[in-house]
Amino acid sequence: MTPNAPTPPAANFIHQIIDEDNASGKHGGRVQTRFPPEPNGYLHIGHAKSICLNFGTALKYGGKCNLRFDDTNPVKEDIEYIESIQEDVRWLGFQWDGLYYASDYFEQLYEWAVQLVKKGKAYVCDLSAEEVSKTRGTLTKPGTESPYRNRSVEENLDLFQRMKAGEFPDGARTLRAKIDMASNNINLRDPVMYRILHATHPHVGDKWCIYTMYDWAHGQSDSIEKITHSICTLEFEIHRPLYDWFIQELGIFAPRQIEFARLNLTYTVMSKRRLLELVKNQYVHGWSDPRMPTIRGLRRRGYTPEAIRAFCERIGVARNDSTIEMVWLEDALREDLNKRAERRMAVLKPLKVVLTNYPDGQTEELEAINNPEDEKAGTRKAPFSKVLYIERDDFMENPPKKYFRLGPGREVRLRYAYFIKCVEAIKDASGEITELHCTYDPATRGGNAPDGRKVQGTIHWVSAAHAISAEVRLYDHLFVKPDADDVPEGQDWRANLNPNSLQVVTDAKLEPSLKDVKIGDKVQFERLGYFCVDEDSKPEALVFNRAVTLKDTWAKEQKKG
RNA sequence: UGGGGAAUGGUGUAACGGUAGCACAGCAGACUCUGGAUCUGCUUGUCUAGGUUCGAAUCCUAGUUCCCCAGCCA
Repeated sequence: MTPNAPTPPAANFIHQIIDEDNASGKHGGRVQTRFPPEPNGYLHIGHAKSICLNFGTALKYGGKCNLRFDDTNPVKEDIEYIESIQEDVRWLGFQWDGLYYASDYFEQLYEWAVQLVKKGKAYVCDLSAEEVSKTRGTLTKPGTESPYRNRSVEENLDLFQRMKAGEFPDGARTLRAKIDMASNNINLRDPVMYRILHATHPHVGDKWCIYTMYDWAHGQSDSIEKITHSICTLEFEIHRPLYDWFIQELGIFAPRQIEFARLNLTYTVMSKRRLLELVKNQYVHGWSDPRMPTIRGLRRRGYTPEAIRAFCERIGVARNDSTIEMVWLEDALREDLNKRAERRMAVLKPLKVVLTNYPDGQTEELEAINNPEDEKAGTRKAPFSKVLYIERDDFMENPPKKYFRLGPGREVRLRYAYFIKCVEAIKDASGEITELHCTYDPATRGGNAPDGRKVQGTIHWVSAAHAISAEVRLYDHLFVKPDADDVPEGQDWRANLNPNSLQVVTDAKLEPSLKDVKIGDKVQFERLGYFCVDEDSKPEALVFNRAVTLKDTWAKEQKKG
């Protein structure tokens, strides 16, 4: 299954800015973006929005997009994430132009820092973390200047060089930009540029013991890569003055930072912290649990890159905080799989049906269409015999008004097979229905009555003698409320975790044509939904994940009461 | 109560002083061998109050609500 080429995104306010820049000749029509993840976690659907935006923008303007790891904090980062991120970006269908690491620029960053020190725009500060915090002031009160703020250039140069040389322990000193302790923007109150961290870095090893802060790395990395439009999320807006300040003091290529609203989705959480907590506390089974909004979770669930891209396209890009309804994501998947997934019949909650007038021991092969949306998908044969399974939900002893399925004395169509009429429901001692006795009409073979009589319902079925068993995992929302934070006083978001987000059907009955499916295959179980073969699946023990249900107007009808 | 942002139907998103459009959801119907898909129609909106203007979602004034910032995180 090769992904189709990604399509460029629809116009948005960022593209308007680019159009204006191109019109004014600002970068000579050149467009360069980047996707800059920190390798400290797995990518999620929120990152997908950023990926589609950055890569899509480059695609739209014939520009370039780099993948750059913002790896400035070795204590949180790991090679595992560096690898998984590349995998996920590629899986989404994008190929970066340059693959870079902020840590590749550490030498250049150091030289530039020295340059700022020489200009009197940066100084080594001996204050502890607590002291820095205390002297920063508050939102309404200015901070106070560090007693080390006015050291001589020579002393600063010496100290900074010794910081780099590893002469001081973690936290002993920092290099700070000398800007304005009274600024209304707290980011400008002499922000820390370097801290001492004797830690092994996943990409550059033990070469460094001073590490750059985000603000001192990001803009300069953008500049080095000649990024024309540096797209990030809204919370960095307040950092923009600092971003611009560093660039200006250095007199280097000036990218433009543009912020957009990050993605929020109902019935899930998106922060790395919370996702990590779900994994650590085993609310889910790892980062690729199909209930997770991670790229790997979605992939395992059965999502396709095309569906995710279509979703990102549809939600748009703007500066308003927003929360997209989960059905948008689900709908994007349905739309994609409806065109592509072959149909099969599977019974999740089997109810035995005996066709009393069907010859014992007879089997026939009935032709079924693989995909009504795609003629090229062809047909297959499904075996039919005297004993079948149908879905328990497709029989009701006392059917309500709008129920079109089987009931005592009712006739329905077995998909691609025959009309059957229910004669009797057999019960056990406790009154539970154990099987149905039905008759079939031989004249309706294939599913149509020669006398033109119509039937209200068509249900799916599987021949008992030919069925194969499988485990099917049914997923529901991770949270019970659209907003995970919508909890009573004194409780937190975890109170909204859905205890029924996973239900396992251990003995579903599938039509035998499904026996050779491979991990990752996607199929529609007719009338039930789209399913994906899980990585736990083995040829002798198949496992399917329900990616998404089909729209179900009967379920909706029932809810109305 | 410092600074920076944002407010358009249920949810998103357009409009750039000139008919508030589109998508998803919802409702009603058509069609249907998936109560799927497809098709048709419909309901629902400019945060509030003033002002400028022939004309305001758009410009001005004042308010309201929400988000972000006080890591040696990104």
